[in-house]
Amino acid sequence: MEMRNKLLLAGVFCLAILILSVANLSVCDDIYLSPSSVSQTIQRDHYTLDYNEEHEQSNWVFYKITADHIKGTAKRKNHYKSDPMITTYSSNYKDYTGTGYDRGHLCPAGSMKINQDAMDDTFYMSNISPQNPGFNRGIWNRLEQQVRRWVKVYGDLYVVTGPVFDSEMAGIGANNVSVPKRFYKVVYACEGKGKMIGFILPNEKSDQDLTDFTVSVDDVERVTNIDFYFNLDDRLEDGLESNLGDFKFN
DNA sequence: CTGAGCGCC
DNA sequence: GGCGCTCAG
Repeated sequence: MEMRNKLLLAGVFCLAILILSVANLSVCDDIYLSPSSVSQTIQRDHYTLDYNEEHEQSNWVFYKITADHIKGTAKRKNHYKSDPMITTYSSNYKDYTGTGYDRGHLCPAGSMKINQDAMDDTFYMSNISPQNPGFNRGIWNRLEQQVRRWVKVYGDLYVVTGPVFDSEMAGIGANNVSVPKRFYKVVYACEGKGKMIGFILPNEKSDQDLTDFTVSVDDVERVTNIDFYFNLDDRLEDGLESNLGDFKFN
């Protein structure tokens, strides 16, 4: 169990590097997460995810947001579908029907407007977690919109999002999809000297400010047992993961 | 596909 | 009202 949760996102970032190197690789793209021994990592054009079969949802989803990703004209079609690339089979649409939980995106559709395929790819059920409706449509949505605004201010962002798997989670649907009690998000702005920020939010409606839920990336690592090994070379020396950066909220 | 609701700016 | 997140039929 502990080993299972000991995800190394390195694989992800390595894959990301692979793709990005084909295009225009900058030093900012030289990032990696660590891989897991039991989960399955799936890479698509604009995001990479690591699927946890036990909980029937992803351990993490990693994606890069550029100005083009949020300025596109892709149309939201809401076509949720099982992920055929998950060899152990992903959750399916029906698992969530009638449960009272939203099919909540991890990599948000609204951040993948760069083209229609990119947005459609976010509707694989492997990118979905059970979320309290008030949470998904409320503070979780607010956070994603804040991240998009940050792109305009700080440039390209690297984001990792996922559920926190606590003990005694409820299960829904024929596939017994775990209902997370919390979700996390890690944001890395590479431009300039770089900065990072993390969030851990309870899976419930909240009227509180986003700033009430900010934590360091180190804190997220401790809670999730995921090593967010951003390969930052000397940037790491700055202890980016140990503080809250200086992101402006608006 | 349509109409509808929720949450928030 | 607008947008973005969804729901059910």
